[in-house]
Amino acid sequence: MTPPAIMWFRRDLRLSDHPALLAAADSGEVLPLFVLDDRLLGPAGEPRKHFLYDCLRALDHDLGGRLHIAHGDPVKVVPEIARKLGAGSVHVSADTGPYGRERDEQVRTALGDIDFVRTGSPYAVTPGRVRKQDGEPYRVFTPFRRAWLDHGWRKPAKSGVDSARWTTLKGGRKIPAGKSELPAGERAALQVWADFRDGALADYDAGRDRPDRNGTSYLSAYLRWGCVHPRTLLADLGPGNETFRSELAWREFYADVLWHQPRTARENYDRKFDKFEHDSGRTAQRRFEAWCEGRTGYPVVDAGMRQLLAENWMHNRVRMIVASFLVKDLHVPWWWGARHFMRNLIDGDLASNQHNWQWVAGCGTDAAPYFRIFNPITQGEKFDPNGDYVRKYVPELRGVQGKAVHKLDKLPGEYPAPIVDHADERRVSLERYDAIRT
DNA sequence: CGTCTGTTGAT
DNA sequence: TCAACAGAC
Repeated sequence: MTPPAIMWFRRDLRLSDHPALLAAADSGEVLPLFVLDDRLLGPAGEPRKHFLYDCLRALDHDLGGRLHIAHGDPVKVVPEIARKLGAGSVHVSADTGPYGRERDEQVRTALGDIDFVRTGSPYAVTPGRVRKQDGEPYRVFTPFRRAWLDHGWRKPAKSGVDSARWTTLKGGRKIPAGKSELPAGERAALQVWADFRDGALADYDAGRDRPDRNGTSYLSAYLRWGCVHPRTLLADLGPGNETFRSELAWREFYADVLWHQPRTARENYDRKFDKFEHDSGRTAQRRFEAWCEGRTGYPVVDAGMRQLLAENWMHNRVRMIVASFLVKDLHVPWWWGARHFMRNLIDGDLASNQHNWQWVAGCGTDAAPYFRIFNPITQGEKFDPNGDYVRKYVPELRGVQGKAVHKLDKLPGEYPAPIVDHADERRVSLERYDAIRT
């Protein structure tokens, strides 16, 4: 029997929002499909891929082993399969991640006579919907957030999935201190959410900035792969959870920005930064490599970069610190760092990642003022006051007691000397920003 | 989602 | 000597 429809799981690997789909899949009326493209493959054995594979395995389990996994460029593969099966329609979430408006149009064109049906999106408000009075997209976060809240969203779908069918993740580690492993799938996502909601959320305002603690939600990877829908989270939030709601709003804002301007995944949102002077050549390359490998000689920076390599995840506060360091102390183009993040982060999302980098670099929407340059030492002392985070990821510094891990002149010889002087490079950055100011 | 500098007033 | 704060970048 030929499936009359294809349900293409692009990055929404959950079923609770699609109870009808489950029934349709059971009866064979729908072919659930996931397409692995080259970007999702990468070198074998990469933990990020394990997470995705585990998510797919969980989804496949929930679908009773009916998930079809194809490989290649979705723009080619999806229409091929649709034709081969004689499918009448392809259903997929709209406008997400790298597959923004442009990609969707390519797919629609390639499908020809076959219907291309959007089934929603992994956002509370589908990108492109929140507009200013004049119909233009918002360029500044705060008014966007206001309008986004006013726009509202429907309640999350009542789970139509028999919870007994959900993959039980036996042996899947709980989100522990500095989790190095995330259990995959929808059920795990909901468990992580419940843990956070009933725990760290109460102290989120201050707690989220402490990399030495478990104050963040650890939901980014689940949101990235669509294991949980943001509406499910939003529905649980109360009036006291403004900060966490804002974090979700940032995710929606950047998805909206990228949807309107796909070029900003690679280029400066603010074009006057196209003239900004970066370092290049061998020195920049060497410094970039030192940054990637976590041997810049600045403890918090190195701890963060090593956490990224070890766990394919980095605490958000530390992401800001290392990003600021790369751009403003090493004078490397933001997209070098953004690419390194995308290649290594389990939660790497094109919209959030690229635009947060642009925010740090000062060239993005609503960007940080150019003069806002993090002092990596002060940041370390402020947010890792006892040095626990640094010691955890930088073995050379394990013998250094307490907050002394942040004192550059008191570090042991086996730890790298600072590759640059922060005060000097700060001045260089300010001069270069000055040069492009209009 | 910052830092630096200078000022003030308390210790 | 230093916390707290304002203003500039």
